[in-house]
Amino acid sequence: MGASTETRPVVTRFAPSPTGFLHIGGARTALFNWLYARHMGGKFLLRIEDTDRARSTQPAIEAILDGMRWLGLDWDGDTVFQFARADRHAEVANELLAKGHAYRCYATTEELAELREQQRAAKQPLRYDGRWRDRDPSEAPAGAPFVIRLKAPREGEVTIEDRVQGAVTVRNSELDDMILLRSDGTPTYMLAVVVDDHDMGVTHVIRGDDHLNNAFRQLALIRAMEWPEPIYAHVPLIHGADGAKLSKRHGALGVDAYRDEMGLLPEAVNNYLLRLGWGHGDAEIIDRDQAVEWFDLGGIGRSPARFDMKKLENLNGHYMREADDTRLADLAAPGVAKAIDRELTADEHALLLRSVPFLKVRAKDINDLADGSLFLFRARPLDMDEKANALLDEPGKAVLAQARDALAATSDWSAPDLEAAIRTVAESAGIGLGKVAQPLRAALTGRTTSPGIFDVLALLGREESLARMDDHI
RNA sequence: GGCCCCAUCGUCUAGCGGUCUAGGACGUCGCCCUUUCACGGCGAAAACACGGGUUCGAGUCCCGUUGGGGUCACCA
Repeated sequence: MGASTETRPVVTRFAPSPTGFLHIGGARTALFNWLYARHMGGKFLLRIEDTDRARSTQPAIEAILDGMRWLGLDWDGDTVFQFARADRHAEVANELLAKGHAYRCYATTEELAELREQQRAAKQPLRYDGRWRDRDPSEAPAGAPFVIRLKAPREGEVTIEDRVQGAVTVRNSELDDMILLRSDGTPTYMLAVVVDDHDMGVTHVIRGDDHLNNAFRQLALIRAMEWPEPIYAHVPLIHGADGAKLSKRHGALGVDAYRDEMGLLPEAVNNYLLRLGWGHGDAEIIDRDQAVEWFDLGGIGRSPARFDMKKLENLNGHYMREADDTRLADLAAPGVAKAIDRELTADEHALLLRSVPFLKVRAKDINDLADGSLFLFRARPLDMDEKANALLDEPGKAVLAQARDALAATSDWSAPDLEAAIRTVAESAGIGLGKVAQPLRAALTGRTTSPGIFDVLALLGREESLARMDDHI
């Protein structure tokens, strides 16, 4: 079993159920599967577990695929839709029935609820008692609905050599006979995953450790079918900053929110997710190629990790600085357009692009970048924020006037010339450069923080710069 | 509650019996650089949950306690 699986080409899969967006935990599971497949030169498959017809939606499917593409987690082959394979699932259930590894159970939902209630009251473990396990089919109520249950072993124990959790053993007496086929003939998740993983040739099942308990039941099914056993790797779940299970409050948002609302870069999200629960020595900044080269299951930690937005932001800032200017300008443009309530002209877009080198070093995300560029596109007279206004008091205006004249006299409106002119103003007035630069910055941008003042001047151009200064003199 | 898993700075982690007076990163706090904000540089505070073992020697192995987490559906 283990040996033969070990030597087969690696096939991993990501199998989300389309009942909502691709959340951050799912994204990490997908990333680990992708990374392991690429590292091993194997295949990474995608299967949509849409057997729950009531909760599965098309928008959710779109959101998941969209999120995967954004993160660059390309999958091999066609996307498999589980619901379309219902007939095959039923076929396996019936095969199990024929072989005596499964049986029909006629217990009603109410009957089962009552059983659970009794067990709860008696402080007994909650599980199906196997009341139809050994009954003769002739005792079945004619025409009554039934489910098909797996006839799981009741004696002994099962040990899974999990690549993350290590050896985990559970007694078979702890497990009950799970339902394979519902009374309406549709397959349950337990049956569907096992059949699909087998048919798709999945060799490594890497998933959240909320599935660890399921692995034992699934193994019973695999053994009943005498199929090769996959290698399991159950990854600890991601927790919120407060240590509780990640919920909507913490950041279990769709990855689209990380992109659209937080303005993060996919390479930063990938790097962060990789380091969350996985490490390679002291390495922190790990790009895609490096990750593929280094990734291993053994490096995954066994304890749940807390989600830390601050670290993600820091990482994003790093990737912002490294990112291509054209790409950043394109990403920031929509946000700028929204803020100024109109589309950017071609010239303005070019201006935005020219400003990116100065803006990106001080932006931790795309929102910061867009926000920082706004002064370039706002109409005169500029709205001034409080601190900027305070800089333009009488003394400030006097300095601004001197600066204006010195600037107006420059022959070449370039950063070096502009700097020389302003430094001369400061020196002749016997004041520090900051005393000149700050009022100037206020007049030019309406704020107290911005890229270097000479770069701002150069970006704005002679006419616009002088006009903005004149607005305050 | 039964079963399963986990436990190093606030957070993510390095550590796979001796090189640990426990390393890195984020965050925090100083200082430097400096026209602002960032970036960058330097430095500081900050952890092996507790108790027993095993061993010449334990953060590293074993047991227990405590504390977290997961799971117990005709959901996935």
